[in-house]
Amino acid sequence: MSIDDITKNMTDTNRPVFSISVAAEMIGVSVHTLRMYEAEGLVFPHRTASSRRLYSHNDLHRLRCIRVMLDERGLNIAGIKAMMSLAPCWDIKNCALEDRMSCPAYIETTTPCWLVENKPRVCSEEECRNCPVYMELTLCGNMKLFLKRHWKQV
DNA sequence: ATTCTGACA
DNA sequence: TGTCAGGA
Repeated sequence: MSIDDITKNMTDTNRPVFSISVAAEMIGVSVHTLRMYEAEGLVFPHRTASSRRLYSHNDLHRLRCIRVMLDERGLNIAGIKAMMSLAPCWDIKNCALEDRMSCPAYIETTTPCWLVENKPRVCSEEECRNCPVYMELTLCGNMKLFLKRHWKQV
């Protein structure tokens, strides 16, 4: 299964469905904690017109993975972000050489690309929540598996 | 009734 | 991370 296939499948589960209280209940954390994860840039749920958060199935999966990293793998928030910042976004997005050389995300090692400012058009024009770089990093912190899939070596 | 942002014993 | 304020 290619990155494109995975991305396509995930789009279906990317719709806004759960309120923050329901999401918190399902994940087993407080609504406050959920807002904190968002403030840290680990996940960004949809927002209603009145700015209410609505979590998708993907968001829920992502949050479960975050809990695994936090509870079972000895990572803290900073560690999770550092790991996520290692995703080869330039390759996944087929970023032009001159673009990547001027992109902060290409150099950054502690901030995931979706939290970086001043990115080239290929990225600044797309909603990060719909970007494969963001959506793919939901594999429970298994960066190695993520890279294997990316390089199609599974 | 619920959620939002910001603040802090 | 919990909780309270003051709105929406």
